[in-house]
Amino acid sequence: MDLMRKLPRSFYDRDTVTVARELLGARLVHVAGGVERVGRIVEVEAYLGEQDLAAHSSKGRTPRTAILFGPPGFAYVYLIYGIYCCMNIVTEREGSACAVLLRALEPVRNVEGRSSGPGLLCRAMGIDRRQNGRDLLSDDFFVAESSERETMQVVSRPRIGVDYSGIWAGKLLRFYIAGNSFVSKP
DNA sequence: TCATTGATGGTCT
DNA sequence: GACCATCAATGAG
Repeated sequence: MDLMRKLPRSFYDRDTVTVARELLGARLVHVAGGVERVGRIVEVEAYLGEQDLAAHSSKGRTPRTAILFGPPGFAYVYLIYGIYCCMNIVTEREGSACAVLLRALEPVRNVEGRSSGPGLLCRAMGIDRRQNGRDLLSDDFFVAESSERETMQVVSRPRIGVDYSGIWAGKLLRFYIAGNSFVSKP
């Protein structure tokens, strides 16, 4: 059985791009209803705080975005288009309002349906707004180091769905594992 | 194969 | 009332 070594708070309390890249290959674990779901993270996006016009935190602190302004290692889960949820992990020191969006997983255990794309990922992992604000150092909700040391190539691309954000739309803040078939389509 | 659109609801102005 | 860090279905070519 895989060794599930939980990533510590200090992992998230670092530069957001570094955290984003190092999350690739790690495993998201969510235990709910007696079912342990595990997925390997293969695609992420970095959101760089209030200065980043593509980030929700660029509008300032609101009831919805409060969790982004809190300490690292917590989940920011929000409803999008009335149908789907998207999950982020807060990074850097409290108040920096940075986060990493999880965009795609490769199913490892008990992941049903598709998990390529942030909305589908949450659905497949049983994640919804009830997880907003939850600590990712919980026993039933955490990220574990990849069990084997793997050599992978990381591709950098512009983020998806943020065309409105001017110069920030073109920045290479989307990262995925080269050649992985579970990376989202567009 | 590509472009367009509908579903659906919370959040902010 | 407008806007969404989405996805699937539709229809034209």
